[in-house]
Amino acid sequence: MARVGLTTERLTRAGAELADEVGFAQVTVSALARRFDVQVASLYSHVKGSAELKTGIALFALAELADRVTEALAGRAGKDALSAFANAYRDYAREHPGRFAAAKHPLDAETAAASAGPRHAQLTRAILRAYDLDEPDETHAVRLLGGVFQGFVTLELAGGFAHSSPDARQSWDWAIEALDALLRNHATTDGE
Amino acid sequence: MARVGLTTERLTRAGAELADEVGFAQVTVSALARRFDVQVASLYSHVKGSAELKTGIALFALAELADRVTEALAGRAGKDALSAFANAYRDYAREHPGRFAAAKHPLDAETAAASAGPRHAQLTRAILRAYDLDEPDETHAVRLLGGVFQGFVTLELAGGFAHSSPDARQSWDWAIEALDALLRNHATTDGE
DNA sequence: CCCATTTAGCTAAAGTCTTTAGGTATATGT
DNA sequence: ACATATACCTAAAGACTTTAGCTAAATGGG
Repeated sequence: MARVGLTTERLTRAGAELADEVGFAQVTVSALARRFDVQVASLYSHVKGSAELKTGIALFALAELADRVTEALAGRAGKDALSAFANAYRDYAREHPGRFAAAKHPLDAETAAASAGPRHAQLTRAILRAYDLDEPDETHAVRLLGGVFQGFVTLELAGGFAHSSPDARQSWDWAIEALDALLRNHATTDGE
Repeated sequence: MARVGLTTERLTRAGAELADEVGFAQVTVSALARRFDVQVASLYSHVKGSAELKTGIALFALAELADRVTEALAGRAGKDALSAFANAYRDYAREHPGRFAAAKHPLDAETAAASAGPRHAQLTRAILRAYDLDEPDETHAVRLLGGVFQGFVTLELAGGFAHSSPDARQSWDWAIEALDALLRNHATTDGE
């Protein structure tokens, strides 16, 4: 009966790895049990069920991504920071497609509020400080950037840009450049 | 044994409605059978299985969305067209969240090529013509717009902007305005 | 050190969904 | 009217989820 040492922590982590390998949608309590060479029902001592497992992975991915972005942002500002943020985001999605999918998993309001989601918004605001936008423009910009990063990378991963030139990387750099210009244009202008 | 008149067509359509009601992920052959008051196995004469049903719904949604956009675009150009496109897209997602989710369902390369996906790209290019961008800038812009629309609306539907002001609509209008300015700035400049 | 308690992981079982195989009754056309 | 095609059925096997109750391994106090 040799104990394997299951914990909620380890299961969530292994679930994230499994997601990267087979896709977030294919993450299943059964598959996870197989991975630990343990009976399915045994997992139910550590995880309430399939739904909780998935939101656990989502929270993990959200936090990990926020950490990555935080690290990438250290000591940078302005366009340099914007570019670092964007690339950290895209790189994470490409390295960990399953976790990235997990990060998009819908959370109920309460869980979302306690997640790293708000931290993502704060990180974006930190970048925008350099562009000196008035409210509510800064909020609009937070949402625009969130949308662009999320949407562009999702389309790229889905293969939407495959088989057509130029390659996605160039469009990504172009987009960052364009967003930087856009934000500079919208900086507070005293005259208006 | 009264025949109900199942067809692949009707099943896909009903699947799309079901998706809007319970979520695309919850669309299941069994649920669809219940909806028609028919034995589950009966559906297998019309649909190869769960996977095919879902890609069918995805193709349906993609085409329907392209139709909506086409209609919205009729007789418009420039910023007016950009705004009409964007709003048709967002309105569709809000009216039909399940179909919108379906439209994001990953398709294999061959299916994607035969889908309305390329039509979406063409529609975007039609709008961009007014902005007179050189290649490869136009392609970059197609991808940027695709990403923004997809990403922003996804975040909004997921509740990412809920419980915070200003409301999503205003950020959306602001984003369209900003993108219009961005594209005008990038128009071909003979001098460079 | 051993016994009591906790608990990690087990077996059993019921419910749902998917999918295949083969049967029956309803349309359709000659 | 009858033969053919087919729309929908029953039956059954396999996978995943979840609950209930059991057993044996760890842990700690006397």
